[in-house]
Amino acid sequence: MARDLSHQRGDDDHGPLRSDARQNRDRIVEAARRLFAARGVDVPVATVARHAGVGVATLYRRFPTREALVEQAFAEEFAACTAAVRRAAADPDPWQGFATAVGKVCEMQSVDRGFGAAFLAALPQSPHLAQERDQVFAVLGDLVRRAQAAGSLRPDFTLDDLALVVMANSGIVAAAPEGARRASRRLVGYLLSGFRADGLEPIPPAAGPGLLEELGLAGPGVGAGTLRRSAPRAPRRPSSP
Amino acid sequence: MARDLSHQRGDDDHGPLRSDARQNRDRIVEAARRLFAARGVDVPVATVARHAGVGVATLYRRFPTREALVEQAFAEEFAACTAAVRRAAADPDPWQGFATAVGKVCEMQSVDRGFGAAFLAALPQSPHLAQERDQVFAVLGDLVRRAQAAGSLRPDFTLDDLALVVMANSGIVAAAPEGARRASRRLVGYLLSGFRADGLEPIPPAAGPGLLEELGLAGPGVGAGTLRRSAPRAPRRPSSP
DNA sequence: CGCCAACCGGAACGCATCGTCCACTTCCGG
DNA sequence: CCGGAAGTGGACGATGCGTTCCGGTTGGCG
Repeated sequence: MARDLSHQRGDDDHGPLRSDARQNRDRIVEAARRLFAARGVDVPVATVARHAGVGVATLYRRFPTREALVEQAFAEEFAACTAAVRRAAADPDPWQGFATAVGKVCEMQSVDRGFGAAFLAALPQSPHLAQERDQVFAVLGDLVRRAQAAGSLRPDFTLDDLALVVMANSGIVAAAPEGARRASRRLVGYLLSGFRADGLEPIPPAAGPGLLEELGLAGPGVGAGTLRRSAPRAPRRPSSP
Repeated sequence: MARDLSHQRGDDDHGPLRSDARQNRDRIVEAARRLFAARGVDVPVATVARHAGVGVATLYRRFPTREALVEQAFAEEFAACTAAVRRAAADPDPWQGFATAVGKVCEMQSVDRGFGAAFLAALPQSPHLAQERDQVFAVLGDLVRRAQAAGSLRPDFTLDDLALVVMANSGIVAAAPEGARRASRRLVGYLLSGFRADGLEPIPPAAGPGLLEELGLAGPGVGAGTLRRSAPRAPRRPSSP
C-alpha cells in the first residue's frame, strides 16, 4: 500500500536523478496536485510549470505526456482511496462498510476536482492507475456481495451501479465545485437510501451491455463474474475527427 | 405555449429576411440541434456551419454569439420540457406526478446531450431560456409541496435536491453518452426510491447557502417558499468526519 | 429585364495550448 | 578545480478554435 513512487523515473530509466532534477520533479508533481485539485485536470501544462517555478521543457522531459503527469499527481491519492475502501470493507457490518466506502470515494471526488476525472477517464494509457481503480472496484464488489447476502443491500444492485454513483457524483462536482462536498454528501445519502434492500420502489433493470466495460472501466482484476464480455475498447475523448 | 420563434430575427430587426437567408437560418438551427444533441453544446461553430451547408460568416451574421444559437436550438425542446412537466403535474397523485416529471426531465437530458448543459449552464445571458427553466422549477416546486403534504415525499426534500438530480444525471450523460438513457433511468429509479417518505436512511442536511442560487439558477419566478428555508434537521449517521 | 442592396462563402487574422528544439547553465566525479 | 553530461528555460512551429473582412453572387422590386 502506497509504496513511495517518487524515487522512480517517470520514463525509461537512465540512472538516478541529479539532486536538482529530483527537487524540480517533486515541485512539479506538487504543483500539479494542487492545480488539478483546484481547477481540474485540464489546466494547461504551462501553468503547472509556472507554478512549479520551472520551464516547460523540464516538465516535458520528466513527464513526456500529460497523462504521465496526471498519473504521478494522483498516485498518492489513489492509494489513499484504495486504503480507505479496504478499511471500510473490514467493517463487520457489510452494509455499514458499503455505505462508508461509497461515501469515502465520493468525498474524495468532491474535495479534489481532478480525482473524479482521473477515476472515470480511466487514463487507459496508465496501467498503474487503472489497476488501482480496478482494485477499488473489486473490493467494493466483494462488499456488495456480502451486503446482499446479509440482506441489507437490494439484490438487484450491480457493480455497474457503483459506476453510476461515481458518474453521478462527478456531475455534482462538475456543476457546483464550491458546494460539491455538501451536495455530494446529500446525493450519496439519497442513493444509499435507495440502495437498501427494503426500498419499495422497483427500478429499471441494470444496463445490459455493461456500463463499466463500455467506459473501459473493466480491468483484469475486477470481481470475476459480474463483468467481462466484450474486449475493452478505447473510449473516445471529445475531439473532432 | 411554444410560440414559433423561427420568424423572428436573431439580432436587431432590419425587416424580414430574404427567402434564401431565411432558409439558411433554418438549416443552421436544424444542424445545431442535431449536433448539440449528439455531441454536446461544445461543438465548434465551424462544424455547425459545415453541417448546415453554409459558411461561417452566414452563421455569425444570424447568431452573433454562440449563446444566441444555443437559445434558438433549444427553445423548442425547452418548451416541450415545460409542457411535459406541466402535464405530469396534472396527475391526481402528486407522487406519481413528481416521479413522472423528474423522470421526464432526466430522460430529455440523456437523449439530448446538450439539453442538460443548456439547462444547467443557465445561459444567464438568455432570459428566455432562463425563464422557461424557472417555470419548470416552479411547477416542480409545487409538485414537491403537494407530494410532501400527501405524505409520499420525504419532508426534508427541497428544491435544491432537484438541482442535485439534474446535476447527477448530467454526470451520467457526460460520462456515458451511449448508455446514458438506460443508466439515467436506473439512477432516477434509485433516487426516487430514496426520495420516498418511508425511506429509512436519514441523509445529510440540504445545502445551506442554497445550491440553486449558488449556481445562478434561482430566477425571479421560482417558488418562493421552498427555496430559502434550510431543511429540518436530520441526524447524521456516525460515518465520515 | 436590369439594378442594387442584402446575402453568401471562404480566406484571413487572433489567440491559446501542445509539444519540440537549442543555446546556455549547473552538478559532480576524478 | 575542471570537463562534460545531465539539466534548464524560453523561443518556436503546429494545431484547433473563434471572429472578422472582403470580393463575388443572387433574390426581388421597379
